[in-house]
Amino acid sequence: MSMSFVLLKTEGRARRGVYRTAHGEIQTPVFMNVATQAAIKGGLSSFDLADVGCQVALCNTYHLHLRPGEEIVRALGGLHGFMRWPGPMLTDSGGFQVFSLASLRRVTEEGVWFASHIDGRRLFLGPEESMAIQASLGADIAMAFDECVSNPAPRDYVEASCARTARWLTRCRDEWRRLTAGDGAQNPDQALFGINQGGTYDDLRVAHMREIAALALPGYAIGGLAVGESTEEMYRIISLVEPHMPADRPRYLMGVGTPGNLLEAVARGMDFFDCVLPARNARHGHLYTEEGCLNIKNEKYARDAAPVDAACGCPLCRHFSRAYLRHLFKAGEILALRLSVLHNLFFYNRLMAEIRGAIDEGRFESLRQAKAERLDRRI
RNA sequence: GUGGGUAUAGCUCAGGUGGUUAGAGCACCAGAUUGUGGCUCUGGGGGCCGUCGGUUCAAGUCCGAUUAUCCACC
Repeated sequence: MSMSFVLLKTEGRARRGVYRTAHGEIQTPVFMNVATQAAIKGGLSSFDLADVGCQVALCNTYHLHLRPGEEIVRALGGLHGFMRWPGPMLTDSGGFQVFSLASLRRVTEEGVWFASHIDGRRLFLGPEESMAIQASLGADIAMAFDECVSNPAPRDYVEASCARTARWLTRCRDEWRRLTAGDGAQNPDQALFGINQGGTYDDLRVAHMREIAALALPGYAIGGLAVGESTEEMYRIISLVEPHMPADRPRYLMGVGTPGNLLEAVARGMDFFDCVLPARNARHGHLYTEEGCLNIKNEKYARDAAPVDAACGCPLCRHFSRAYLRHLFKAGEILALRLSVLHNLFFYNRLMAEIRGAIDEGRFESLRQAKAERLDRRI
């Protein structure tokens, strides 16, 4: 297996590492840029991803299975060839859609029946199906098929769901081995990451983490967070689970979060992140700056000649004023979305680079203290 | 010039037979958004109901005049 994770340095629980894939090295901690349908929403292509400092692109199994279908993606060279992104990639398994499309699915022991959100067609996604689709998509990292449980949820439900997700993980592992082993293997270099669940129940979280750690997978994720619980509760669960995650494997906190969340989660031993927030916020006119998050649509920016963030080197901030960007939003121009998404992703990727530099130099804690609260402020 | 229609929020319009603080959509202003069903969702400000007069306990609503505007015909 060409996959490997090397821990370079630690500061407290914060970790600086490098994860090697067949498509290049990932310097961690890392933010993965979300391209659910093999495109960044807001009109960005893979070429733009390079410009915003992206290391890893993330796509979605459920969405690409429905459209265009994994066989088409495979015939065109897998996701790397299809969307022309040469760097490392990860696919999410469809487990999050068990949560986000809750009204359109039914969970069984075998897997999940969905009604397609596009045309209502029934489709089945279980551990084997998800792994097979992800093998065809050909990302460097495949995620286990799990059930992302909503919050709050009764303990009985979470306990049963958690046990089922653990059984599904064994099936994912078996199918992954089959798909990556032998001469005819479709994608011998694809890694599988397991996902911890357990809602907000401490004992379930820890027991589940210990159980799945025994499978010795290439990486592990914490899932089911940032789905309704408080920020404090999220931090508490990360700190609770982290000591039970293998130290020599990457830890991926799924779906998180704000810039402040990233700093706090790195401080709690997390290495990989992804989140739709920077892209979604950008599309809604919320732009991150060193002073906090601003809403460019606010009237106070109508005559503001300054860039969104004077300290930023992104294409938006290098060339355009706040007044111009506000105008583009008010006028409904597509360019507003594109420039804003470029900015926010640039901001996130640069923040991660700053975090890596700080850990390298043993000053991460002071960076966290200086920025965690400030970056999440609304200005 | 004659006949007819229309005047209600910034815009386009709803407001049976008169009856509490006149509504909607868009626009405007502001919040929300965490492994992306969504340029989405939630909230807010804003109107001497063209003007003047009359009828009535009570008029956006009925009557008259007037002004503006549109249409048709001379």
